[in-house]
Amino acid sequence: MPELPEVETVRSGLEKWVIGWKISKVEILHSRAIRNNTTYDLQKVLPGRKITKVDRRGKYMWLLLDNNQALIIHLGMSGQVLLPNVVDSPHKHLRIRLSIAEVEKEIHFVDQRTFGHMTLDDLDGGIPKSVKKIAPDVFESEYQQKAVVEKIRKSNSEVKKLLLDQGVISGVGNIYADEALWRAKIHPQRIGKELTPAQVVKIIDKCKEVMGQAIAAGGTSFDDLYVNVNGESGYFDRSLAAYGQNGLPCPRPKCRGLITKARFMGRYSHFCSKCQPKPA
DNA sequence: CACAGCACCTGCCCGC
DNA sequence: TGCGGGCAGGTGCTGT
Repeated sequence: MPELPEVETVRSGLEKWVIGWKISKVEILHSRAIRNNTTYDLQKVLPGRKITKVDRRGKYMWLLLDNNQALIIHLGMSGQVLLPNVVDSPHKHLRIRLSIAEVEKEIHFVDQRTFGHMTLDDLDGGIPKSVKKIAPDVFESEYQQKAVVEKIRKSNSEVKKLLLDQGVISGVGNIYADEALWRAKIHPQRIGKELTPAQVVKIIDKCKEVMGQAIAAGGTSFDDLYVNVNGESGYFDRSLAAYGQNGLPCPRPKCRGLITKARFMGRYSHFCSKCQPKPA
């Protein structure tokens, strides 16, 4: 569920609190909450480690530790990182608890559907090894626009599939792909190699634009499955033009088209029937 | 290789 | 009121 803007909202919220915190204890309350490590691994390594930085690429974020390893956090569809009042009773779907005895705080990983996880990983050039397989996101200095445009323009795949491919450009999910394509007036099923360079650049610029605006709004919350580290919702849902707007008129002035919801690639897309013309 | 389909989960909402 | 089906912001595996 959370895409780059929601993950960034969590990352920046964490950063304000946890830098310098020393983990004293880790409890794994659900076996699916960790991947590629064991409870033993985490309990052996984490106690005594200080958090030195909170970093992110696309939808992956990680706590950088003072032993030069990273504790990766992926929110999946329903993951949350909360910094609760320790006296309150914990959330029903609490999966991992990190205790910080020195400041009497806890970092809670909460996840209803258990598609999210944490993983302890080694770094390679400042990025966790398992995160290196995804492409940089549009906000990173490592991001190479030219390479992304080339990849899309060489592909026989539908442009929306390419936007969702974290190996092409990371951080974009179903909401912001639909929003960017609406802003660029490109139908999601247009084929990558049939787009002009200017069209591809426009789509990517719109991805960056819409995600930047969503970060400023604290992300998109349809319900309490996405909240920041203080448990508060974001309000970008008010600014959505296409996603979830099926049946409503296209918000573009004088367009008079209807926002349509259609299923392909195993999921739904939302687009304007008029200003995002279907490929031939 | 690309790609479709489905699996992984829980909970909510809708129609009957 | 209850049950079954469909749906949800993501990822990754399988078989063709």
